[in-house]
Amino acid sequence: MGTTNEGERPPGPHPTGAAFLLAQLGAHAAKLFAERLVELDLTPPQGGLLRLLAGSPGRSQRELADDLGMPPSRFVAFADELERRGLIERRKNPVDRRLYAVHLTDEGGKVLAKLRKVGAEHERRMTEGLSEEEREQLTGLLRRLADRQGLSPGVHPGFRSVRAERSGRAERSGRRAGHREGVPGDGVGDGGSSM
Amino acid sequence: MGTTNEGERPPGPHPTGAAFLLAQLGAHAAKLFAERLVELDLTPPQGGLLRLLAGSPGRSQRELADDLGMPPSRFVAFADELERRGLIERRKNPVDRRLYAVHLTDEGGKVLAKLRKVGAEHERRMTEGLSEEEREQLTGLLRRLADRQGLSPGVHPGFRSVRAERSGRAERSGRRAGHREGVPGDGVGDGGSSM
DNA sequence: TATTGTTATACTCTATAACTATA
DNA sequence: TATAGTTATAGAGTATAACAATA
Repeated sequence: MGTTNEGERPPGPHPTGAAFLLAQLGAHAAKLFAERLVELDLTPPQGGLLRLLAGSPGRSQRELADDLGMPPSRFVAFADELERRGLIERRKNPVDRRLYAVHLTDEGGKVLAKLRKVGAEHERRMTEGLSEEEREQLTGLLRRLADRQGLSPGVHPGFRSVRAERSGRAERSGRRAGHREGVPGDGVGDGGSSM
Repeated sequence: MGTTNEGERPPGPHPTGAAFLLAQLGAHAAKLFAERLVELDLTPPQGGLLRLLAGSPGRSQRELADDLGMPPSRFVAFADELERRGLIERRKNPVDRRLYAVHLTDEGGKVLAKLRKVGAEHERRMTEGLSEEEREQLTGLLRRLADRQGLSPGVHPGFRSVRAERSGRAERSGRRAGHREGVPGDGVGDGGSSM
């Protein structure tokens, strides 16, 4: 095995398996997406919250924090920022006055629309070089793997290192039995809670 | 709509594109691999260094730090730990005495061998559910994407976090202990399955 | 003067644990 | 007593920059 070491590239044989490629491409995709989000002045978790609110408005901060994988204490400043920017709003729940109902504002809806556009572009950018058939082939295989690995759709534990100058991160996931809230008008281009 | 939904699964439509799946599966793969590495008392970057050293021994700390994507200042404590555990060693470069030549020790080679075994298992674990043909298909597609995205093989930037659980630091004094002249011949081939 | 290895400092980010107000 | 939201504190981890030795 030639272990000559001249250039800057990491020399020697490299891992080439699917697992490594997945990790590499996944980190790349997350990083690229985070960079695109900067245009909207959003971090991945922030984008994730907007998407979440579009899917099911009016939930409590604790629930949302759980979905985003952050402690409730951290969610406060997180939501403060977005509320200050007029993208979301807190409404007091009249029934249980301990709870807030978090909603998307009109402005938040506009930003979300842009977010989806960015997500769609990101999807194309990541799969460029593949034919339509190959793209479907790939997506199918990935979906099977994700299912096999028990990854629930919609949210994934975030990569860190996505320093888009603004803070924000997500990790950990608390899953429970499934039950969804069908809310119309949510196409969702792309963008996980933290991708 | 019911504000309080009992189910915790994020409601509403979810992103299903290849980009999202890549990020999700990539994070999952990295996390799973990191968990396996705990058995060897290694973090992903530590494993990465061992693999790097097997591929091309004797390089300078700066070079290695660059490959691992960490600032040279951080590499110092990073290497200190592995040297303390006897997995790597620093040898002074007689030609340019500013440089260290970092090498794998025999013990480090043994750990690397285990690391590769873990990597191979991880590869199987991540691709289970696919036929041999599908696995090759997937790997081929991923490799094309990685190439298209300009990702150089061997190292990826997803490294970070992953605490080393036990940290015996707080050594203010310089370590300046004797540098043992190591033995040449790190006969560790490479399989390259260490993410 | 430039570069390697190193140390020291400052800063960012985070979770943990109180504290309040409701229930 | 338990829970949602909040605040405050402390700790981990990081990069930045300064420094000494060598080129």
